[in-house]
Amino acid sequence: MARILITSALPYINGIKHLGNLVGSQLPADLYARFQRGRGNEVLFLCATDEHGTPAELAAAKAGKPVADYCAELHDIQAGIARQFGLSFDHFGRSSSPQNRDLTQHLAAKLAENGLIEEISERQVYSNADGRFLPDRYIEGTCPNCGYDKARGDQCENCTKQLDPTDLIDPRSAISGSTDLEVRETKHLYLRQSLLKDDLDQWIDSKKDWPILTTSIAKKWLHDGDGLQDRGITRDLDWGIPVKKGDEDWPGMEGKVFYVWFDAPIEYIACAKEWADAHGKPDSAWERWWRTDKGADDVKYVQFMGKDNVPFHTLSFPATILGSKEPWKMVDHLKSFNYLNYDGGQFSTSQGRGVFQDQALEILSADYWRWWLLSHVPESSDSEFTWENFQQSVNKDLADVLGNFVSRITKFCRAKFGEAVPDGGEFGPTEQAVIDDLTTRIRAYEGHMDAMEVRKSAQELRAIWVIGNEYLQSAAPWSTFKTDPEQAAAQVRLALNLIRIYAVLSAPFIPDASARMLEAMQTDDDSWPDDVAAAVTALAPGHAFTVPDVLFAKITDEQREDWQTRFSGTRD
RNA sequence: GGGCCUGUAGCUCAAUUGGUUAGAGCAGAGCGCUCAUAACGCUUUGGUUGCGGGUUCAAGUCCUGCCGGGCCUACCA
Repeated sequence: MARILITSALPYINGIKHLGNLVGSQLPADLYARFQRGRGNEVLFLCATDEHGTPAELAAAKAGKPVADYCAELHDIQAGIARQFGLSFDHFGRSSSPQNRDLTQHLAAKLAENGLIEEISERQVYSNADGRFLPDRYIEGTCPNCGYDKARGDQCENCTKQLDPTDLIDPRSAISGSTDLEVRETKHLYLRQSLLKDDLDQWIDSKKDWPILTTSIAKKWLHDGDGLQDRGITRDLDWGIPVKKGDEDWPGMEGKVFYVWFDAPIEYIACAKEWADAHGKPDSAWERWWRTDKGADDVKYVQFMGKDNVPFHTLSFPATILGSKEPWKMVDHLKSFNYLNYDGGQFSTSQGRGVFQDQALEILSADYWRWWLLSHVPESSDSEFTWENFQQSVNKDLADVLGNFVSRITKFCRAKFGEAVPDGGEFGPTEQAVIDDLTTRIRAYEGHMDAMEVRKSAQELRAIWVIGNEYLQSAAPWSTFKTDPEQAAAQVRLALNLIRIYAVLSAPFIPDASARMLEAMQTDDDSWPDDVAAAVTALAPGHAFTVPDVLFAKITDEQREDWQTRFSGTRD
């Protein structure tokens, strides 16, 4: 039995996420986790909220709440939504956890011990009115290049010129609008990842099967200009993990916190400890997933994320791990995704554009979204959500091909034989052909799922559903029943068994419907169809079942138009 | 500006890494079936692979130049 560690990129805490956030990391990670569990492998699937940083502080301030309270509240909301989407995390942690604080401080101490931390004094913009240092992009002003009056301190969005905040004419705080700004001297810790450039380069080179999107971004950062740059890993903020060297104070760093991108990936590890602690397990329980000296040697570690996260996962975090010189597990496969667009533009949290996760669940249950999003996941390039496409795909695939199959065969059986798997007759060449066809496709499905080829997996699964309808059409039990009821019984028996098989195979995509199918068939047997010939006889003659309610109601034109209108504007 | 990705049927995507006649699903057309959520099955229309050059026995695939879409560019995360 293989052991697979799976992490999804951590959703940021500052609000409810839209569908784009879901499709780019959590949902495919869940698909993979469910599949691997279904195959009988041991899985630890972790995710958490990413809670530190300036945007969290600002969002809390806007909500009029202490930042810790705000984060706790939003964490619970996000956890609830994740549960409703069926995201099967073994633990959904928090980057603000004590476990992460301890580990982050510990790793910083190790990095310092190994000569990989440098203290650098720099000058940053301080806003007296806001009482805080301002990150570059929170300073607005007039672009010295093009005259655009809403240029940000890092870059002018109008002329794309990269800027330094001090370049701006009439700079002001993007938070309060205050012009009472000054440049102050402040000291920060830098991670000297440039010293690890060659190690990282070799490590990336050894990953031949990673998506080109992943490696090309990493390579760019490694080789662009002067190569990999050192990175500041501390900030002048109140909210975050206090800068300490392990348990000890870090002289000169009082009142500062670690940079959110330093502690967020460390939460992947700390989250495993949160999981163990929450279940009263000893440290060895999580260390066997993360410490190669404590049993994690044979673990396969897979990360899922959107493309914007790639540099931190291919460079910064590995630099932290390598630099600690401790035997932490490194990622084996890094699956990255492009973006999902909404009806001709981008989903945007800040602009409130698109469909948000809570709204999505208000109008339809998780399986509809899971199926569409996964079968259209932006794997090779950005993809686009449109209501027409959503309606068409969902109606055709889920309602017509799968749902109607379940409906037609259970109802036919009930009418002709009653609500139990009928006895009599034998499988012939037609049935053998179905078994062969299924075997070929199931093996292909497994291959695509193992390779995390999400779209291809969805296509293959759909083709597997189609086999059921093809079989009924060619076997035509409604005809054979008139002349040879025994033969019809065998045909129905096979078709009813397909429902159980479909439930098992489809569970990673549509877990709710899958559970309802098993429930209707009144079976707990969710064993994977390794041997298809055996699997089509799992439900034996006499086994009682019930006709389920419609698995997937169709989306009507009226609904689609209604939603189209409702979600055409923005949300505040 | 620099780097990377991308452009294939009306739509969403494939194409075993240079190898027969570029394939699926949806949408369209026709036929069949009547168990079923007016569902299902079969057949079928539809392509100058963004455009122009080049390399090769052979190019959707490699090179080059244009055109379009997108991402990243290190202090948002």
